[in-house]
Amino acid sequence: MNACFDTAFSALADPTRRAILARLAMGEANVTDLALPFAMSQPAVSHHIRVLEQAGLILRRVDGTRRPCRLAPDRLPELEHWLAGLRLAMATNHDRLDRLLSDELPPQAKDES
Amino acid sequence: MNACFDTAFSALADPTRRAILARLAMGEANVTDLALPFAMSQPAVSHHIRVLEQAGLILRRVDGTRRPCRLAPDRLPELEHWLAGLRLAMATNHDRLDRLLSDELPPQAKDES
DNA sequence: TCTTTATATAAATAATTACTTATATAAGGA
DNA sequence: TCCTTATATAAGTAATTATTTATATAAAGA
Repeated sequence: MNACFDTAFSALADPTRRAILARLAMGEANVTDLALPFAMSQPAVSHHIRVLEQAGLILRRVDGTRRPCRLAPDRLPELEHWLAGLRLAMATNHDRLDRLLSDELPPQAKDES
Repeated sequence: MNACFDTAFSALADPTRRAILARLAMGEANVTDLALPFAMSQPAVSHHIRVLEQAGLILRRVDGTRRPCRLAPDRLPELEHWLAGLRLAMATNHDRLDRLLSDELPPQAKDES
């Protein structure tokens, strides 16, 4: 259930894989296209692509000998949502603390802490 | 420059560390508090905390022998922003492709591909 | 059919990571 | 001062990861 965050964040932790995702954000591309910008062997790129696929970040289809990749639509929003939840909870608590310590409250409210 | 995403996403890839962040979203906590829920040695938790700190996800202060931790305010929005950029580019390109292939366009527009 | 292109798989290796237990440091309280 | 609490550091180890080269598969085109 929660394990998809493990693989997704782990996949995002690698700069080569983030570059691959950035390329795919511009549109579909096959393995050879994706490998071109990198000083890295083809099997290494194929491996990165597999990691991204297993993380649910990309999808592939079959086109003859090609395996065109594209971004998967669902995973990125899930990750964003998780980060946003954390950020909002943090902001809420900071606000609460700020109000608690703030001069804008009457003195007896501050003494309740 | 881009390396902060490496360490931040890598830090987020571990479920123990995400649980620590979720706890810190509720407010400041010291190392012993954070270690309590986990069936894990104290040095292991200290290590996770250090990883989170080096990733810029948390901040610490000194309070006697305690080292209270809290969420760092800046890193989470940066990560969200990166993910959102990818998601928006993907959506833009999907829209473009959809329009290109759509019956809503006049036939000669489709033939231009 | 033969050759080329696109990609995957396998085997080997080096580097990194997540733990453990044991021990050190350093502040707090009796 | 002595004991306890809070945390860090060190050493050791098992598991995982990123990479390479070599080779396999399978479709495309001549």
